[in-house]
Amino acid sequence: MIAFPRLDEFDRAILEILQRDNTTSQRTIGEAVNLSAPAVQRRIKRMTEDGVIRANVAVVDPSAVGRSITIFVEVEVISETAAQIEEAKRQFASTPEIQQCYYVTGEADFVLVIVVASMNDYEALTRRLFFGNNNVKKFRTFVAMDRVKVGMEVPTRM
Amino acid sequence: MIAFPRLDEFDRAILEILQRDNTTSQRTIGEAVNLSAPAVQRRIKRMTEDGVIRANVAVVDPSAVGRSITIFVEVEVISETAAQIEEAKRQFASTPEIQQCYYVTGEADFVLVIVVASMNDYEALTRRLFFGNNNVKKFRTFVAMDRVKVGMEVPTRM
DNA sequence: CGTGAAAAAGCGGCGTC
DNA sequence: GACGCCGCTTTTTCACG
Repeated sequence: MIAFPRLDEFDRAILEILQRDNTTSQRTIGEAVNLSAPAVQRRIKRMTEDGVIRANVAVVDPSAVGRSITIFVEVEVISETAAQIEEAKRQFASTPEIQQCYYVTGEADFVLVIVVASMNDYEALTRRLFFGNNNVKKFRTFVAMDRVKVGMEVPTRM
Repeated sequence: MIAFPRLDEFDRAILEILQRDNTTSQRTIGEAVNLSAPAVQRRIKRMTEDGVIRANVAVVDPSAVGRSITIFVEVEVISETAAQIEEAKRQFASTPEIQQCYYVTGEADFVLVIVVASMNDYEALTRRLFFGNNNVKKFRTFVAMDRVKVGMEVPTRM
């Protein structure tokens, strides 16, 4: 866990803009936050070096590249020993179709966000991941009909 | 639902680069895909207009801005008329703490990914979003203990 | 931090295939 | 239709006060 240098109000204002649209010119940002363009540029550079800004990416519509189905899965495991949880984490993390994986408290143990091209693919995946794993008690599937608001997509495989 | 125009190999190669780093210059992209810079520019412009590229954003580390709690919420609504669903979508999409929102099939109607600074913030949010909305039947909360795999970080609210 | 100049990138027109 | 080439404009970048 890295401790980040403090961000002042200028930094936060800049980040807020860049998270909406990182093609915004430094001059425009400068006007919005009352700073000169080079000052904005220096702050962006510093935050990038510090890892506050982790990447600059284009968000691509998955349906445009043939990965149109997003699925949420809650997974409940039978035994929650440290070793088994670690093993599950490792497996989920290394599965390409699993875009996001969180270990959670509550009625489930894991929440997965999966992106696949077809329900056939998803079915094959469940066979491999869940039915083929004797520590999975049950899982619930939610198929996304509409991506109302999406985070950054994981670079979609083309 | 829009049918996207076909993407050829050039388009895919360009997207692959932009998803990793959209600050890559058109000239560099052109060299990588064997195209002139203006050709690359035209393709990017077209894909942006067509909605293939949905946004260009900076990816910010949430822990750098003090929003480190990730929470999953399943929301079940009472009445699922088109108007009410649209209204819910609008509200979720416009709430900054809601990082991702999907309208899903299954036992729930919406799945939300929320990022907040504290559980107090989350409680306030639930009050506003769920208890203050008489069309919400119930919601289930899952707090992330470990981000095993994150798609990419998040338009984080500051 | 801001100013201003130099370098680079983005952008548009035009001719060609 | 899309390509590449060539200028013009905007943006980025850096030295200096």
